[in-house]
Amino acid sequence: MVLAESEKMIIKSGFEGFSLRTLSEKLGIKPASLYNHISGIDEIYVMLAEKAASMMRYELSRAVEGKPADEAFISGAVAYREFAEKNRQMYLLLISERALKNEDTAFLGRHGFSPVVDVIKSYNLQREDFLHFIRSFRAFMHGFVEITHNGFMQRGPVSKDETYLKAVNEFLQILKRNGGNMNA
Amino acid sequence: MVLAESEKMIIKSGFEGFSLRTLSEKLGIKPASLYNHISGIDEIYVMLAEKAASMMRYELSRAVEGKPADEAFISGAVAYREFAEKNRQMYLLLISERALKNEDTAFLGRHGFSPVVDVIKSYNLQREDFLHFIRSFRAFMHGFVEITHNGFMQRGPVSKDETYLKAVNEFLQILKRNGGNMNA
DNA sequence: TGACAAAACTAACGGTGTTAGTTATAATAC
DNA sequence: GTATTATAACTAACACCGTTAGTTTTGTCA
Repeated sequence: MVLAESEKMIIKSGFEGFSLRTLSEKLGIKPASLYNHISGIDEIYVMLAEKAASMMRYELSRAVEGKPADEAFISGAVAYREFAEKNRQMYLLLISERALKNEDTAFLGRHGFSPVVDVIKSYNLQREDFLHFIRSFRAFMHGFVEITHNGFMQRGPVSKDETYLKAVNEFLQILKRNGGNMNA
Repeated sequence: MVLAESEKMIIKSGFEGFSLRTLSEKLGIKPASLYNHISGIDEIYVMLAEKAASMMRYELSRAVEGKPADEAFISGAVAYREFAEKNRQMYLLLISERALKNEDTAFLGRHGFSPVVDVIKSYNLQREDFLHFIRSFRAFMHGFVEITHNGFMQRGPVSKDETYLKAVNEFLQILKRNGGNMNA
């Protein structure tokens, strides 16, 4: 109940108005009573971050499954951004330092992201090229989400979506160029 | 004095231990006395963010000036990442929501980033291609800095620096491919 | 020296997470 | 059905946070 209500509040109003005070009020108990269910506010953040990773993993899987590689790659990239924007608060938990003070942030991120990784693996890059590619691509996607969220890319005759799709396609070209798929 | 001491504290120990309490202690005055010099803690963050933008702009200018375009592009990209890592706290001010609640974050970011923008302009892309490129490239660089900072890219036989240089070079190829420079 | 502005002070408010110690409630065992 | 025990609520307090109002000290300039 504590976790469900926390998620509800955070999704609805963000982290601004969320505190153990406001949470306990919503639950009809006193703040101190929360400590019968949780070890502290950080536990809430960590558990929600884990849920966020699962959600993202699910969305990316759905976007990718049953599609040929190129299509899956693009679809996965689009789904990543869509997840981040439609679930801004959950995505924040996944990347901000709120939940990740003592946790293995890389692990959570990797878990949620893995469906796209699998698609990229199917291109059979050399191990080193694969690492370079996955790092760069993930950096781009995350950076794009963050930068667009802060009012960047508002002006100008081209939309963010166009930019995103175009860039994803460039990454795809690099992937295909370096891949060993077509020689097999 | 207030601003200088704030910067010193934040650079030394991050935002964790920084507060009007600790700041006033360092200055040998009471917290309330700070309000004779500043309107609140947000003003400190905003002013430091402005300084961060100037610093970044200076570093990028220095990295770029007097170099041929290709070299300047790579040098600028490297300088961006170096600035972000060597001045983590200042970079955070520039992109986090700490200083940017009511400010035009895009403006500050653009100001610091503009030397690299100028280099990219010199390739004479079409206006739309230019927008696509600058957005994607900035997203990549920012994302890379953020992702590497959280323990990503630790494992594996290739270093982050290799990955970064390789990706920057790929962007450069795209830039040259789309550019009208060589036809002039 | 008197006037005035600048910068310090005290005291308080409402907010945050958290802890210790205590009481009520619910479930289990005899 | 009563005694035991774990669960989950409570009150009270602590240490921190930014901020405000009102007051006093400090310094400067005429």
